Amino acid sequence: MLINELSKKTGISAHTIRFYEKSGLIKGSRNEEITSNNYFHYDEETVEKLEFINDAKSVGFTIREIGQVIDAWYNQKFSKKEKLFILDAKLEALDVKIKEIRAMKKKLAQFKEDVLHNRCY
Amino acid sequence: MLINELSKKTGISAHTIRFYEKSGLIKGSRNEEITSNNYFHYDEETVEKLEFINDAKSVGFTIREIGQVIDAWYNQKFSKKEKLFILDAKLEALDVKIKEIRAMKKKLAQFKEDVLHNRCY
DNA sequence: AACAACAATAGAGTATGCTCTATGGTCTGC
DNA sequence: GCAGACCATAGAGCATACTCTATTGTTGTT
Repeated sequence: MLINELSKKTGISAHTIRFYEKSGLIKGSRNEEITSNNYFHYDEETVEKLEFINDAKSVGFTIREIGQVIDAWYNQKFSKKEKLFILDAKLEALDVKIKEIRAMKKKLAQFKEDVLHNRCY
Repeated sequence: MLINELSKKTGISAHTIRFYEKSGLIKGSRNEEITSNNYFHYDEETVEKLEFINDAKSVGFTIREIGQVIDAWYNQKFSKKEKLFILDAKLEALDVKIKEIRAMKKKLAQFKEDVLHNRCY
């Protein structure tokens, strides 16, 4: 599919898709048979990747980190050991983040209590 | 205390503290008795606020959001009802975030399985 | 008085992650 | 064959959150 279809399928603008492509997160391919244009073609895997990018952004991963994780899965760039290392690091980071969020929830709940009992400044 | 002491106590640079002040997150006070300078003075509450700011940044809150929460607690700007509304909204956002992180953990664990069993592309 | 250390303000610069504009070429249907 | 939709690239612009520089003034020590 071409970029417009990919955009519609994922809800991500063509601009942003091109930005991700330039950032190395995804990769369109050119059709060798067609010489009249240099349009990029994308497959279903790219759709998956873009969905993953959206989810990964939501949990606070940077573009660079997302690129790493994508490479750890879709790419031959890393050895098995390296791949596992990357994924474990991300899993650990997420555990830390959950703990931080829990602590923040406690703090906000305390704030709420204080507001309810007029203990604010 | 003056900005340098505040900086040392919190580990946040004076530059960044001034940035937070300009952003409305904290507020130093000028000593009326001293007319020779216009140095800002900070109290322990500001130390607490800065620590909160750091924690809140970690869980992904923006400066604007952090300002809201601080106002919801330390300020007369909002009514009790408004304060509770703000705090509840943030608590809900954190619950959503935890769910997103759990989903991402699952996905990464699946990636790991795939790597372990050589099911990568 | 000299001089380092610290203060304030204004504003420039940086990194990240988009978002948009400009330009020019291509494709499709009437 | 031509309008209108679509594609590519380069690069400008924007929002967020700092981070640093420049300048000028103050404080404290010797």
